[in-house]
Amino acid sequence: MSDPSPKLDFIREIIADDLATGKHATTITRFPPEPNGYLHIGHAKSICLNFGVARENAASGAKCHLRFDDTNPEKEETEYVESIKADVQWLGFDWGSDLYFASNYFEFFYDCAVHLIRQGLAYVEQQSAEEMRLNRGNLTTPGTPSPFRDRPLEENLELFAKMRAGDFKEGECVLRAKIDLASPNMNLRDPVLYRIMHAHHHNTGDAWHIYPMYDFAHPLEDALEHITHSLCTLEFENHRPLYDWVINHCPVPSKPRQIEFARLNLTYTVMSKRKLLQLVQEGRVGGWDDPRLPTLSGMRRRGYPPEAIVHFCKRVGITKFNGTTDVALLEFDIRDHLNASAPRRMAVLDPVKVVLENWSAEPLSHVEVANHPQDVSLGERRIPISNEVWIEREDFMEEPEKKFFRLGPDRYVRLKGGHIIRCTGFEKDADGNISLIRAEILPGTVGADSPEGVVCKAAIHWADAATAIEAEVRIYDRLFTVEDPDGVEEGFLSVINPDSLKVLTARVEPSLADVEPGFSCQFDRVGYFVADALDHQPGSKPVFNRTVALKDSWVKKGGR
RNA sequence: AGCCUCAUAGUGUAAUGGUAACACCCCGGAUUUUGAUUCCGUUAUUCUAGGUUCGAGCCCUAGUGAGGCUACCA
Repeated sequence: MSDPSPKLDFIREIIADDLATGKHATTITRFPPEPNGYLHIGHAKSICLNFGVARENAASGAKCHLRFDDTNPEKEETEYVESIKADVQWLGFDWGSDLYFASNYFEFFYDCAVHLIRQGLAYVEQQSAEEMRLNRGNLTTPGTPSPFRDRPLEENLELFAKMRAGDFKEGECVLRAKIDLASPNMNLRDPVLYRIMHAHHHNTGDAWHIYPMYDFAHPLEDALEHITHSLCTLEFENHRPLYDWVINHCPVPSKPRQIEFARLNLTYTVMSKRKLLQLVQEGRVGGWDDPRLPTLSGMRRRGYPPEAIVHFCKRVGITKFNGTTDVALLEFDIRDHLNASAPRRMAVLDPVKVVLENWSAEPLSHVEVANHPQDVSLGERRIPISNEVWIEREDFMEEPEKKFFRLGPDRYVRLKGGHIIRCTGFEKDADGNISLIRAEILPGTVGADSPEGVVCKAAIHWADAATAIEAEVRIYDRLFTVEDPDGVEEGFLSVINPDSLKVLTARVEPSLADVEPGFSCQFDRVGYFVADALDHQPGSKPVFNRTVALKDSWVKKGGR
């Protein structure tokens, strides 16, 4: 596995600079999700950046905080908090003792707001949301001042205290910063700092009736935690002036710097939390951990190795360019990791029976097969075999094409790990489908090259008919049929691929009967599979999810 | 329309102002008891126009294109 370029991205360069010049003795970053949904592959990029920077600068005492940005009680739940913690750990990162909740800073935020009021930099607004919108102006025309903008200081203090006490109904008033109604940056046109919400908060319960807005709370959270570099995505670029304004006008213990980078976009992948939530709520998928979802829990269940995801994030890099990465890049890293680590097993997904008519010529009770074609340290295993085996239907052609190397009438093929066999005949059912294949073994060909005059160019996988067990195998395809379902604003549900999940009953070798959930392996020429942790019922059929298909250009070329 | 940001093969990223490169994808070939892996090879790149400079992907100006901003979401 090749390591990504050792070259520093622009953010790491800034951090290295700040360390070199002594601006900071160390660096403290933070990963600040709002607990309003499950984490997805896009978050992985941010996690790898923030925790990665901390890990790389560990020598200077760098660290990365996990902070839940829970300032909006209407959308946040404890279930999400727990899933987020699990996902960060799954990726291999550790926040140590630095686990924080923005909601624990509510009192401090309140004090800062009072401070701003006393400085004449904030006022209680009593226009409606609609009026505020109208008076904010638009992209080209400045806003007009609120009639409450120059409310006396004492009155602001009194009103704000009442807001906190719960004396107002939701929407009745808000606290606004007094900045610049003519600013070309809309975020600076007296942004709202606090709104009234009589909602139950997952952490603070019913203690508060006012909740701070992101733009007010986030810089304060960072400053309070002595974050040196606050890394966020590009859409917050226009918020940086406001971020700095808050830092510069509130009594904070440190001055963090916000730096923006491009979020991850993947082809055929929905990253919008709103849309993922919709898919879950409408039952279009099995849940947040549905293996077709790009959530980290979905990928875990699908068998994506966390190391491969981390490697992918490094390879994609950090820039300010807003592009769309081909999922093929991700899938390559998954295959790359699995190819090296996954043991091989045999499974037949679409079975047709082969009767070995001269089995008595050299009968075997089992064969020895390597668990990995390159890595001998993974050892071998014994697989039972007898005179009847299942092979893949596509491994036989009644009238073989020019580039078809497998079985056909009077042709030779090797049963992987076993004999070379020759097809001596076949039977069809009423529908004209092959129902049985007859063949003979070539004695002396186990573990040996093909004899003179025998053309055997392929080895196929098989399952012993006498001992094979049945397993449920789930083949996942892309959930969406267009490259950018996120771009399909209103009709994104219409591009769901109805064939995104196929469930098959496969015949697999007995060693797969009792594997641990999470066990991943490669089924020869079919792809990588993982034993499902959720649907794995002891004593019943094992369930395997296909992680990713093998790279099979020959199939695309019409090779079968 | 105003402001902010960005622009390098099909995709994602590199390149102290000094020969434009790496990975993925695609295609071709060799090896292979997985049509996988591995190995070798092919195609293809600096948005446009000016300027500074001995020399510009990099610096400057303009244009074009893309993304973001007019939430009591984050």
